[in-house]
Amino acid sequence: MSPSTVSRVLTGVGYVSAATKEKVLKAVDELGYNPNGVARSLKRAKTQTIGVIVPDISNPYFVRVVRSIENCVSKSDYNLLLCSTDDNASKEETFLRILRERRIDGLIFAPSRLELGSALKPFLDANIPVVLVDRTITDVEVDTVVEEGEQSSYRLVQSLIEMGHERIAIVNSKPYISTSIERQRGYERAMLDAGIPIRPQYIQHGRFDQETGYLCGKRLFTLKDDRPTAIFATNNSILYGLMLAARELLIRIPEDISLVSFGDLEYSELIFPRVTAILQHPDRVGTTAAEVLLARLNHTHVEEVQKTRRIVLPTDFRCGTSVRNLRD
Amino acid sequence: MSPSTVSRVLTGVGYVSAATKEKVLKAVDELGYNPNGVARSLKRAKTQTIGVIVPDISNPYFVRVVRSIENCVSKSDYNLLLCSTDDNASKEETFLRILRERRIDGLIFAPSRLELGSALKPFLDANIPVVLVDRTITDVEVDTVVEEGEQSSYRLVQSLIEMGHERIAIVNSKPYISTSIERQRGYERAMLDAGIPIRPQYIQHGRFDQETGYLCGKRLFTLKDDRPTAIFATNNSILYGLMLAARELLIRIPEDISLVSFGDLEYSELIFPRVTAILQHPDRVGTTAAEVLLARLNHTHVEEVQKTRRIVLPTDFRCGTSVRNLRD
DNA sequence: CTGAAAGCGCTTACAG
DNA sequence: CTGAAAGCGCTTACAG
Repeated sequence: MSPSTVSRVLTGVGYVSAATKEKVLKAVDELGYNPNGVARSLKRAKTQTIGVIVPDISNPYFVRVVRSIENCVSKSDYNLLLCSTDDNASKEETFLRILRERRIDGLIFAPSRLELGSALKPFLDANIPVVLVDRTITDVEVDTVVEEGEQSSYRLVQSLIEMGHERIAIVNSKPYISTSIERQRGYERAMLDAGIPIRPQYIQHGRFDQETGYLCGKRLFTLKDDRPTAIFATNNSILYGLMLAARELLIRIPEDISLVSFGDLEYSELIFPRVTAILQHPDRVGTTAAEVLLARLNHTHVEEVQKTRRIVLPTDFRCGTSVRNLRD
Repeated sequence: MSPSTVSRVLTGVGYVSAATKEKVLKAVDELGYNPNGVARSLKRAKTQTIGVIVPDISNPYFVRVVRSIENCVSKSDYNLLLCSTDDNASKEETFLRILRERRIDGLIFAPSRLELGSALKPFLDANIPVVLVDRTITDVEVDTVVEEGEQSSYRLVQSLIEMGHERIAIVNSKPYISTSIERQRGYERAMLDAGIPIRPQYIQHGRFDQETGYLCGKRLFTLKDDRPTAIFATNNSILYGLMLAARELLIRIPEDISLVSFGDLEYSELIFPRVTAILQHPDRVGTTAAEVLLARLNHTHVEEVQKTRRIVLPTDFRCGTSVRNLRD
């Protein structure tokens, strides 16, 4: 029996008589033959692999993004090669290089900075579809699925202002991450529109992690003269850190200080107080990104090259009990 | 310039003159050459890939297991191919087959049932190291890293009994998952040792998920005659579901019913009441499993074949405020 | 319907 | 120190 025949049986492509087919399958079963997918990938120039690069797979937000990507692409026989960058540019570059070498068929990527330079070039040159999630970049045109950030933040801060807050602090990540920038902009614009001056000491920058929330929280909570009456946490991890700091310093929310956040905590139903927050939809982000990518993957043959898509998903506003009404 | 020379420069193996080396590197840079890892994998019969199969990547426990595996193996240049089975046996088999075809170098796997039959055979026949995490199997000898289950559960239930509880229910997963079995055994032995009869209606089986906790919670909370005074949640998701059900039915913990659990909720510092629980150490589980796997991967050449390792990591007991003392 | 042949892009002894 | 050749295990036109 020739390799060609076996291949035809196993791939189901080409003519094979029922008799040989059966013989082949029997032999496969008896010998415990298992086809070599690496050789197949080399020949077909397709690996059935999608690379996923996120800042941190242990952040519940990205967990859900990744999970919905997996659900989506596994139906089309793709597997996920997963990488966490910790928002570290050099790790990020390494992963991009490795994934390119591994000849992934597509990439879903939450970039750590607004300008990637040539980091994505190998993929674009090789015509490998890339979809950015959660965060965008400015120097390359590429499909993107993000959640609305500036207007949502504006609304969130506005809700504080409406309750009479003026001393509003913000704890944010780096000024070169798109989500960080947009949320900052929403904050600043809301303050500006209300004619409230922004005090430099109220603007805290760190990382999108719990430690930043904790440390900045301690700093803000213990300001001598002009302690803020409210704090805007720009993501779930920062919010968590802030709440830990508040708990430790016996600062009550909202009695002593008000809190709002972009993105919600896991298990928020069990956490008191319910934080007034912008609700994100990581499942939708992941699913949409996967769909955009699959569409590209299925249309590479056809010369129907689609335009770059930039999808901005809407968020929701949830009014909680973490904001004190200063106008009472 | 021959491919052999280029290869020698890029892999750093073999003799190359400094001059040609430089020329090669320059050309690589200018042409944007990116080596094909698939071809390399085929030739070397090594893919630098570790397959990870868990029931659910969105469960915080497995999130942390996976993250620590990634941290560990990425230092040795391995990438992770990630799969969620939803504890579905057929998905599990498919993933095992796919990962075998993809020629992963090693597998870290939380099996969905105690007896896998021949599902792992292709890996063992091909001498590909497999490490089980969190859960064990009975029909194949293979490296395993789990957390102590029976004695921990015994202690947990005992702590209820010491507070005067006798009507103790358990909400558990399937009787063919090793963790489920062990936790059940701990429960039953604690009851037996205390001479407390086990009532069938107090033993609820579902899945290790939030829905099971929620539905069984509702069922137990609304029992007419003999509502339990305490419930043992056998994992974090079940605990979460139980707490949601309690919240919905306005059942106070511990005033109306006591709660203990195997494994803790994320953000438990912010959740009231603090649940008396067995604390697990997913980071340790992931790291240990990765180390065991890496040890195997590094010793395949040497004929120093190690014995199968079965590592049982200790848990911790945390006394919370979710148990009412009936002896007061 | 089946098989021989070429080739995917590397690596690795081997010869020079 | 460098290059020619073989081969990893498939798939895919092509010939028969």
